[in-house]
Amino acid sequence: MFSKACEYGIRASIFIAKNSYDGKRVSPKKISEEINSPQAFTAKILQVLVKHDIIKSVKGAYGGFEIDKKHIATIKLSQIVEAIDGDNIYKSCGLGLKKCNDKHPCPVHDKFISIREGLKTMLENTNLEELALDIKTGVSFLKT
Amino acid sequence: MFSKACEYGIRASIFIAKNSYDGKRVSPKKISEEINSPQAFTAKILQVLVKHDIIKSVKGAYGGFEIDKKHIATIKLSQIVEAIDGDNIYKSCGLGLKKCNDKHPCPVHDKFISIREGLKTMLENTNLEELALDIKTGVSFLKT
DNA sequence: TTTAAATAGGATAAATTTGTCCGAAATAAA
DNA sequence: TTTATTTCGGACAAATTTATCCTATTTAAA
Ligand code: FES
Ligand code: FES
Repeated sequence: MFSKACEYGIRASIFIAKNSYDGKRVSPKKISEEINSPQAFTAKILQVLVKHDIIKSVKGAYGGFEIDKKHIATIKLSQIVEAIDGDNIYKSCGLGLKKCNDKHPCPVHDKFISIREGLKTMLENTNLEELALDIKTGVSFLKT
Repeated sequence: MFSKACEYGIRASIFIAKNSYDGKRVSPKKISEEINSPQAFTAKILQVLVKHDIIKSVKGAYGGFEIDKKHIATIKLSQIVEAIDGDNIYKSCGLGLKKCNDKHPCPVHDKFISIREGLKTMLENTNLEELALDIKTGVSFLKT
């Protein structure tokens, strides 16, 4: 469904959000340990999220990654997915035709569109706050 | 969503089904032309579908690929996807955790499950006959 | 039986995604 | 100002997916 990069990016964002509530910055090392992902690769993905203003990085000693507390509830899953995987998942044809087009549909167009819209709606209506909160309360998990 | 291999496999199956209604066998060359896919790669995928008894191949002169007419309406999209991409799309965690598990859910588990089940249901309730018919009547298309 | 036409299958190559390594740049504290 | 710590960024490497090529095998017709 999503690329590995995107999976790591979402899990990392949730972990950063959780720690930001506690006023803690986190390093790529800590992040990759806690979400069980390859460290250097995860660091690359964090840079993408920084470029897209989804997370904030602070360089130098005592630095790390964080998210403005006030910002957390406004970040939607769809923003993270789009930053990393682009908008293919929202726009591309389920059977790989060059364009997904009402006027020139593939055989599964109608049925696929409804699944795709469901996914889109879900991602657009899910924000980092609720996800981070579930981690905090032990309702859900970021690894194994 | 699906791999390229799977996209080609579905499009090829639909094209074979359409021709089988007309009593025509088709070659990998013809198939790849009509669905706009790389020929040799498509041929490989056809072999997988043959191994899974989804399509039938006839070797030698006047051979080609076909599907028993009576069989066409019974072949579900889910079978093709599972033959080529496996059951990952039905079973794996949206955030890449090793196992998707009610007792140890990732933060998007509940929301993701409902999307995934929707997709599964769609694939299980779509058969080759309806798709091939839409191609025959010009309602939908297999390329560009 | 020979021949032509077709799928089967292995080896290999190209492209993309995933992942690693290391030095440069930035920053806070000593 | 120096030093220790940290992110940034480029080059590189490994793994996977996508794609090609060539030969073997099968089969029907001549
Ligand atoms: S054309 Fe294939 S999903 Fe729209
Ligand atoms: S555990 Fe992630 S989708 Fe079920």
